[in-house]
Amino acid sequence: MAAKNHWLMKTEPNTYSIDDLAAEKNKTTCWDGVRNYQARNNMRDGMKIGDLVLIYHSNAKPPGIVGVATVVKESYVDHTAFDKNDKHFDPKSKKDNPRWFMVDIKFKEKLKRLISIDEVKTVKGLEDMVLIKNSRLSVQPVTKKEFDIVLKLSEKKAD
DNA sequence: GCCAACGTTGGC
DNA sequence: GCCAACGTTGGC
Repeated sequence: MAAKNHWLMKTEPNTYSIDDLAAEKNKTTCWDGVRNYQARNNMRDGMKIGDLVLIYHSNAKPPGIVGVATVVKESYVDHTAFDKNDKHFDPKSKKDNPRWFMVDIKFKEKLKRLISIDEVKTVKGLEDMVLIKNSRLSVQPVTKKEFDIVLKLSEKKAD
């Protein structure tokens, strides 16, 4: 079996938090509403079942990494793009040529403590995270090394 | 609520 | 295919 890939997905806890994910039936949700090509490509072309996903809370106090999920369904058409009444409706996505895709992810665990973006910036080995380099990308790759550092950090007390 | 950074759109 | 205008993201 191929090695797992690692990712980071952002969400605004005001809209959808890690606790909302944990409260879902089967602790699973479809990650709809992504309307950015690079983020879409990561989901559509990169994400495989079993991949591990860091969940990041943006526009939070403080913003930071809060938990881990796993990919349980590989990419399929994001039907919310076809729904005129949906917040994420996109008239340019056609049913015979869909533009947007999503995956399903399942809650795995909450970190013992939040790893704030401030901390990410200061920790050695995390300075190249896409989170810091391209702060606007909502679905982004994370290296195994970075992933492991984050998990390890969450086991330790903050300074 | 501000605004910098960045992605997208559309006129040319 | 350039690039100015515009919209969105997201930290602060």
